[in-house]
Amino acid sequence: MIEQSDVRWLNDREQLAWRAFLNMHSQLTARLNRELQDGAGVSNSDYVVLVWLSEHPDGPVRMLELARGLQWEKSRLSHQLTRMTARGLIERSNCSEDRRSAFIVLTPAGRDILETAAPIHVAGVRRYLFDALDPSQVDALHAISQGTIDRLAPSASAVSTTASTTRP
Amino acid sequence: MIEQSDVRWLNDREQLAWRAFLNMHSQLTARLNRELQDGAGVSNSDYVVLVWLSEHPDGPVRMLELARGLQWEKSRLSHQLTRMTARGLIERSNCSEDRRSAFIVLTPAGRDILETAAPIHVAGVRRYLFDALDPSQVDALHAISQGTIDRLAPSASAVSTTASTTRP
DNA sequence: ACGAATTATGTGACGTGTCAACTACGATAG
DNA sequence: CTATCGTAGTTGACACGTCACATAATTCGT
Repeated sequence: MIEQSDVRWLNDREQLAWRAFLNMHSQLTARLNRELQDGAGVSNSDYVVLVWLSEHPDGPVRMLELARGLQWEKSRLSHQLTRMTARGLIERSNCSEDRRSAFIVLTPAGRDILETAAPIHVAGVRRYLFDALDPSQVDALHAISQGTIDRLAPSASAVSTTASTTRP
Repeated sequence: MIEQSDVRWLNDREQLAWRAFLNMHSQLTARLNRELQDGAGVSNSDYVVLVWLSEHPDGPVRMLELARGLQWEKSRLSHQLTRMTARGLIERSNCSEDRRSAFIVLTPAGRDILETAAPIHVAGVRRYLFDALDPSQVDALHAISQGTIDRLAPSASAVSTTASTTRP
């Protein structure tokens, strides 16, 4: 249907890899999300925020720190925190130094839920992904991913948008 | 923070690969989506549907075919098609054989937009991903992805949730 | 043929993500 | 000191996805 002559279309191998990659990601995250929701009552987004907060227990955390750490837009984070507050996972408190800012703190309930969720999450990541990969594939996945990240954001290096799966 | 003793946490390499993978996917799809939106006025979801329809020009397409082909839930597809109809990209018409069903057809406007969008899409996929990968990495990505898909859905084999990047 | 399952699709509510505009505070120049 | 500019965060509108349920047509057993 499409006939532009100067377009470098993907070859068959690239095409297969691309479609498999997209399929894999959507199916994997859907499954992990469902297991987290069924087993711990939280979404993936909730979980990521809970993990980040639990990894920074020293002093109160400000929104901008969180937004930068997760590489989320501030309005996305604001909406997410509003929902999490409504669910009792976190609380917002006023920041004394800068009255524009807000501190985010984990509630005990949030911490409990995180401790339920983390093993579920890592078990899924293992079962569906890493248990099937040999070490060279793990490194290949890392190299491909990191290279692409660098191409997309040549300047800054990302820290961690994602969920913790190591023991603290 | 989390101390369950029987959980097999990810080791450092796995952790790096996992976080990079998630970061890479979110940044890559966000960029492709924005380029598609800016350059052709359609979202990624719109684009995927347009591609699928253009690849099946023989006779009218029924919703279930589309849903199965894209591996989308029916209600997701229904909502998407409602939005695309409102934007004039597709039309629904009644199916004579089975009056419950609906035929989906591409409008001329939809076809035009697809022909604008496709080169933009493939250019992004090339620039950000495949131009940086050597053939062995392409195959590695395919193997890792397909293996994971098979683990997630051991019975059925996925066809194509995703967008066309080969010349028809 | 009749009523019960099954199938194809639609709808409404809600959670999630993006964009643009807004409020409120802080910092800085004059 | 005040005008202005930038910063921290919120809000509202809308697109997207999922879930559960609704509606309507076909199929199937008897």
